Amino acid sequence: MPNDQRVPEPDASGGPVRALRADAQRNRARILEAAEAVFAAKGPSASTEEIAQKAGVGIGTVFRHFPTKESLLKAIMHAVAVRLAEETRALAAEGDPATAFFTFFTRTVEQAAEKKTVVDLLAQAGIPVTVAKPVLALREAVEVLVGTAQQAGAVRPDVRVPEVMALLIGVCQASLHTRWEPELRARTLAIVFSGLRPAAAAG
Amino acid sequence: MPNDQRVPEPDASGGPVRALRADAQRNRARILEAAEAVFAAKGPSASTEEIAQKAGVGIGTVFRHFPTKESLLKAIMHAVAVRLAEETRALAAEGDPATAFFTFFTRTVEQAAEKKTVVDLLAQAGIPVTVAKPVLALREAVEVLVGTAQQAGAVRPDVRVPEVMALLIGVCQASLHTRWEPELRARTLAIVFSGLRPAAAAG
DNA sequence: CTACAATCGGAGTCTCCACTTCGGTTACAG
DNA sequence: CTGTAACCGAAGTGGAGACTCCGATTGTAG
Repeated sequence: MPNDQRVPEPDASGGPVRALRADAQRNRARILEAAEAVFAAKGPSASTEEIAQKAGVGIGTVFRHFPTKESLLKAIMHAVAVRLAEETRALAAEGDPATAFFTFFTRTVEQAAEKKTVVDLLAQAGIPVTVAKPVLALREAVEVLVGTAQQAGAVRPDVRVPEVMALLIGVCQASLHTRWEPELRARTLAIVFSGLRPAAAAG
Repeated sequence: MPNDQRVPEPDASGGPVRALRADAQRNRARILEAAEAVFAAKGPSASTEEIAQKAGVGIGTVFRHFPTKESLLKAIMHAVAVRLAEETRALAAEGDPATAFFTFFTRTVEQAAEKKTVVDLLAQAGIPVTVAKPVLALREAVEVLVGTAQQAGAVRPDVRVPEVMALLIGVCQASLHTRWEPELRARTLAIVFSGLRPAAAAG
């Protein structure tokens, strides 16, 4: 049992029920950091022991903070989703909407090429059933990005968000599986972008 | 030891060293059939026991015929690659080269949507290091298909085979991960195809 | 400083799965 | 029909990994 039950509503409002001891906070942060790196490199199948070792703690400590490997993974995915959603919103807010969209697409693929967590996250975002808040936020940010790019005439008006997500997931996964050289990535993206742009600007 | 060592060159020339007993042949065929189905449905991580059960034999029998799970998987992948390569060649031989290419692309994605083995195979085919004969044959068939489609003016001349493979793998993997409705698949393919076609025909 | 409760850590448990072993069974030659 | 080599199959082995337990340790309130 990670937290005792002396206080009601274990973690509803946002913070820990009772401030963690200083060393516990430190360890929790180390674990999260290590897990993010390991999951990014090896995917969800990475062993908990490897994470514990990289964090410099015992395996028992990991399971004290996160009762399940899956709960740890979920925490990481949550963080990644929040960061991606923020980046996306920032991109939508600044400058030319036309380039914002294509920059987003390119950047995401670049990130995915080295972080399996990003790919897995996008795969979740592609499934309409998902309810997790940060994933939804990411989807909404993408919707805005696509919408404004369409209004600016940079993306065909008949393209819908699901197709964009599908293409994004596809290119990300392909770039992860086959270790792409940067040039192949650029050439492939060029083809996809050409398909997304209105016919007049497709050449 | 699957075969005794009385005869030289265990399996160099192509057939079994000594004809298998009738029941052994029957079981071998059942195992291959079951493995193809199970691997297609659950991917390479499916357990050997499940395959044995589906084939109606004991697990020992599976390991007699295929000393390793990986060797069984390799046999299946080999078969899938041969079939795909044949289909591709047949498509290249018949009719209009323009539609042949796009038909190939569409069909492959449709297959991949329900068979994980196809996706894994394509991922292998996308890595230039691969040396396995049937995979190479598949790649060559695709090269022919792309080349003739380009000569017919149906595909941009500056597109290269690696990009096509990358796109194919990407769309296949995306369609496997997110369970696509047929319409989403069609719309996504339309975007990719539009990017592959010359600008004049892109609209 | 001291007491004690929170925390640590790693040995131990449990489950799953690839692979092996070997006594029982069966196809097939003679 | 009969002997036997080939074959079958299920219990057994070993290892990996998720998760637990509990004595040792340590932060911190008073």
